[in-house]
Amino acid sequence: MQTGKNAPTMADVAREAGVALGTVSKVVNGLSVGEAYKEKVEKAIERLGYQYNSSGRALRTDRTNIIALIIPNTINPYFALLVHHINIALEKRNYRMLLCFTEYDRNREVEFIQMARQNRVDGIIALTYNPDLTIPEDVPFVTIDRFFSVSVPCVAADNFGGGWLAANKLYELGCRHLAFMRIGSVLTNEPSKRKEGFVSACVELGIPFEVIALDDGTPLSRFQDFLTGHIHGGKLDFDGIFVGTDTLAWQVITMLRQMGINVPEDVQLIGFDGIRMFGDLNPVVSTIAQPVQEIAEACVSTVLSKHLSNVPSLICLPVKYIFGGTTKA
Amino acid sequence: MQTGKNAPTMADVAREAGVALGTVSKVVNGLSVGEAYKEKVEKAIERLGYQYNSSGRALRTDRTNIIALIIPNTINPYFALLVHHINIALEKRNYRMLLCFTEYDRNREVEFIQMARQNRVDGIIALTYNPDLTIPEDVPFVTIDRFFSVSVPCVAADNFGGGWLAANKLYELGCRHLAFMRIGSVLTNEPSKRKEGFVSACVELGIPFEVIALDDGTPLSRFQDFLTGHIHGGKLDFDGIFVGTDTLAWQVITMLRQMGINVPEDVQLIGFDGIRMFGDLNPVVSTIAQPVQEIAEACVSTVLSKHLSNVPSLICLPVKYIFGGTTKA
DNA sequence: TTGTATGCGTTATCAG
DNA sequence: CTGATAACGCATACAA
Repeated sequence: MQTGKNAPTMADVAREAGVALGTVSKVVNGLSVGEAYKEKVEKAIERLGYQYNSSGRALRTDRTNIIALIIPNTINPYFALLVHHINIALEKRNYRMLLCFTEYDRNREVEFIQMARQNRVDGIIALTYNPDLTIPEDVPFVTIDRFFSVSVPCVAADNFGGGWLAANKLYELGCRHLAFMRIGSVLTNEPSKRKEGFVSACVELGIPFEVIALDDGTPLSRFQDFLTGHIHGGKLDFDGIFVGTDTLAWQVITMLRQMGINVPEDVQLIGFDGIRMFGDLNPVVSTIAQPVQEIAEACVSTVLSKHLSNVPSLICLPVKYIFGGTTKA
Repeated sequence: MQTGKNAPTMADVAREAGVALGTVSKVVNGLSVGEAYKEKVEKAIERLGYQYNSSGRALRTDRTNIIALIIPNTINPYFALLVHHINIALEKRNYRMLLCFTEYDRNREVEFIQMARQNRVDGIIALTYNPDLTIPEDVPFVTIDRFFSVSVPCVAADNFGGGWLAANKLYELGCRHLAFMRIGSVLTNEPSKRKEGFVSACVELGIPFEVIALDDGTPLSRFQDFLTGHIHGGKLDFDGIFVGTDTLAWQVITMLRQMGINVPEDVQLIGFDGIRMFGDLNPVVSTIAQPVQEIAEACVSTVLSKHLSNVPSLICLPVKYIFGGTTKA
């Protein structure tokens, strides 16, 4: 029962069982073998505690059954959820996950792609921000939330629809003057469309709205300034806010509380993502929830699909509104 | 620039550079080679876009530079944080992480260990609950929060000290009648000592205390019953609660609110773990924080240490109290 | 059906 | 210091 330095090999098993090496291989891989042989081999495997060596197998077959997932981190609850569901989808198909955290670092994004190729992973799923990222063409590659080209499938929630839904929901709940707040990468990606959907809906509805979109790294106090700048006569100008992410929504709520403005009485608020407290308790805020499980499934089934060529280049999945206490019921 | 089906090999590079295969290997591995040769090889590598094949290397060297991390999930923010820091510690040492989520499933725990061995990982770090888990002896193995035997190093926070600190802190903040609440696996592991530390401190301090410890799977309503059962004259019997985890602490607070009991005015509350909102914002509750980064470092440096034999069998790291709004300042 | 032999890409040994 | 060659563990084409 050794695996470390000198683990038993198929040759050892063959010797122990008194059969040929090829026969052992067949048994291990479930190919048809005479019943008596099969039994002998299985006994020998059991006795020696044989485990196949995946390096040897990979070298021979050019397949590793490993998919690399490149993502900023697992600290952000939305990413944590995504990692979770992608892992489930992979496990179901007997694939392993090689996890790479970029921490939003452009160099790491590049290095991890290189590393994944060195490890001959069978595919890469990536959520990245590097504007100059080059997608290798020789390994199945699927992106999340960011469209590169028609030859690189991108999976994303319906961000435009989500922004539109948020505005309409707020309107439906009685709001007549809205605001959109977000902070994020300067990069134009799928989540950028949240704002477009929101604006489009406001125009459609014919209601006034404000927009503040800060670049990553801007101090949050700018939001504070924005809010205080929109107080007249002790009252906030708007009665509904759509915030780019649940995380930011939470921070905005904290600001509002400190300013003595009540949520949802004075102003209703909708976030985006669908984060839950501790991953599985109640929603943190009222929100437009991403279909994380479907996104994960789409990523995995796409990256593993044999013929990447006839796969859609943009897979856009529906979002839905979820009540989380920051809107009127 | 191919990696997929027929990526360039060292042989290709050698041919392209007009040198021998062995020379290429030396250049790739940074061994000393004549300057002219080195240059020729590097040029050829550049031209062909050569990436070494880690399966070939692993087969030859018996090292993969991969560590398997076995953990329930990444949804729980504490686990997410742990995964995060372990990954950082591994990356610093040029190791990759093969992440295995068990979802608290005993069979998965066993299967993942087997899988890790098939992949010939250089070590395993595991946070498990299976009472019958067999630790393989041929691969460096480090456990978190659970002691198996002196030959299997275990890394954990000072759980006993944490329980003791919680009780003392509550006392210091004016509490004179405490309670301890927890829910968790029936398994006796390091976190079990939180209660022991707490009880020991209460006895030392000479103050009355209650304890409710539920097995995993028990409905949370039992806590509700416990709390209502301890209300007399509209007032809770105790003025300080120590809860086994921050997650549960949050749920207890929700119950208390619904019962019209104010935190921290009527009852102060301390959790355990040190979870922050969205991973990096404010603490969720006042808490005994685990030194996650130190735990991660200890796991990695231990699992990678050449001579596992002379490593301590239990590495116990200090915790600290952090204010999070559920105690008096 | 079972057995044998070859090569996957790499590193390490050893002779030049 | 360089170059040829064997071996790592496995799957498979081919021969028996």
